[in-house]
Amino acid sequence: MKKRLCSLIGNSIASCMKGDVFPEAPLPPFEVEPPKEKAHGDYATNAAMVLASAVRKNPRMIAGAIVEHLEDPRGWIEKIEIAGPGFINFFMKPATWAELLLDVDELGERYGSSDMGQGKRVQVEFVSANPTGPLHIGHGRGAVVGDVIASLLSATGHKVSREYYINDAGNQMDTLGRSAYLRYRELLGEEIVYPGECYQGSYIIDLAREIVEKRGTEFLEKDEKECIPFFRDYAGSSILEGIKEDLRVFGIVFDEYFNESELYREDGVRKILEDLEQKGFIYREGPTLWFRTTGFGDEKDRVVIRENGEPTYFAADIAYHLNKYGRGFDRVIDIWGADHHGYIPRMYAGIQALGYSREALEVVLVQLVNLLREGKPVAMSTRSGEFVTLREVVDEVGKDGARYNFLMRRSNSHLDFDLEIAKKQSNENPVYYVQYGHARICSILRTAAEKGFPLPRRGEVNPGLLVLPEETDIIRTIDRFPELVEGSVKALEPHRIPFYLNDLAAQFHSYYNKCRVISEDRELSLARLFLVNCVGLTMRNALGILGVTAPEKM
RNA sequence: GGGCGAUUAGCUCAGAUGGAUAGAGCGUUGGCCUCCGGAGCCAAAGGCCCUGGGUUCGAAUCCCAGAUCGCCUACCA
Repeated sequence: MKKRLCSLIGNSIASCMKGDVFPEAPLPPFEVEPPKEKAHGDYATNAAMVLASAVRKNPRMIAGAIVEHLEDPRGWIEKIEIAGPGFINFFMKPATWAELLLDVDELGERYGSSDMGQGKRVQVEFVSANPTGPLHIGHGRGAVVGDVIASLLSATGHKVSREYYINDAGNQMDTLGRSAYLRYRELLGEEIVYPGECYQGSYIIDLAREIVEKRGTEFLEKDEKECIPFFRDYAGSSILEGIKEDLRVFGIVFDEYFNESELYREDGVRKILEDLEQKGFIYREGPTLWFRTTGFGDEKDRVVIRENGEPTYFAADIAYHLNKYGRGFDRVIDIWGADHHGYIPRMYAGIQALGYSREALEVVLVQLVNLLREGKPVAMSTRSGEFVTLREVVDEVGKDGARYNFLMRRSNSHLDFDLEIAKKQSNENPVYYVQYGHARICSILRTAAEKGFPLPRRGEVNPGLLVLPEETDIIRTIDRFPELVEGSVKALEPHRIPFYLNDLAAQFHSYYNKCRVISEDRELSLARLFLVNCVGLTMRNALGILGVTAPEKM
């Protein structure tokens, strides 16, 4: 609808300029938005006001001219008013709104999708937790945000790859191996002083027990150094498999798992550093190599090769991002925990030194999660290994509840996740409100079919009968869904979708309580069934983007 | 000390590129099916949008300063 109006207004302004009503001027961007106040019509534009300074005329006079020259060949508009400092308010005919449903119905599950991205290739990297322990609740939020951003991108015509980066090269993997090794010996009766820097979680003991069962005591006779690689690889791959399984249960499947160790093949990292050194971005200080990130606005330079000769994670990250661009992505999006925000400037510096623009990397920060139970914080400490795993949460509250709750806040703000509320099957839990609406719609359609009202098709329905204000309101909400998806993608803000769903569900529930869909009036019943089906369809599409199910019964 | 983010109803939070009288959920209070699903609906109460300046036709939104809170500030991973 908005697009239709924009073109009418644009044409009118053009004919005003040609007709010398006001001088030719470059058309500044103007808004056509639904005003908050209903008395101001379905849409309002500030076109006259933004034109005022350009053509040096009074905004109200310009508005008058625009209205006078506006042509409406299809008769969409009921009336137009000029208000306030120069707003033009448009009142559409109810039937104009209702006709939009025909398009919605025809698009079906494609409604809300677009080709905005024009097939651009986008990589979204998220989670990327080290395989040294199971995913915990904090990873869950980043996982869903990344997954839904990826879904939004693919709904808008991007070609998306979901990638998980595995830090499998650092010495924390050796620590993992050593942890399992020590627990192994402990299980076999040795007195062990378990070091604080080793992983504390009980899952290490479980892994050690598995190894005891499979391999017996064979490692007791060998030297620790000989044993570590086995324990490291066994624990690492076993934990990674667990992570993949937890993600799958959570509804997340990656296209690509990228191993950090690949970057080191054929001395890849070192070659990149040499190249950067030649270009003057890197300098030496004894055995240490420093990256001059301050040249790109970072607050201090960063080490890439440590005094002991080992590269830092930053060095690997530079190589990794170069690798990403080398794979031909048009856009690269990283989802990071907010505790990494200090890395942003140096990462920007890194890619700029590599010759890419700052815009080539988009970083979405996801704030940490406060896990609560009945309003009280759940104690968590990674050090002691006492954390609540993602799997536990998903098992307790369900995939839908967990995903929806993670998505209800802007990524950038802290999130309280209350286990008891997320588990409640009541109005306190927002996901049920929406799902219930969808189930209710399905129920109406079932009942209607039983009573001899099959879902009408295009051509069998007269949308002109949908003239109640409540009906037009719902159609308005349905109509803005595609813009909402686009806006959500542009801003990389998935939380807008749950808010939208809540609005849509509220309008539907209210309508349901006020008006009967199925009545004696066959024509009207068919029209309303058609409307209600469009609501359900929009809900399904929106929930689909969120990876939350749209149940037909609850 | 420096950097980043936050600050909007009792609580948790929305308010995209500045727009007309500030929004939702929860909680509180009071109502609503002989009926297509009451996991729902309706109504009421509840606000110095942290403070002070500035920018302009117009500011919760943009700029500057300050206050409070959180996070970051490793040759850790």
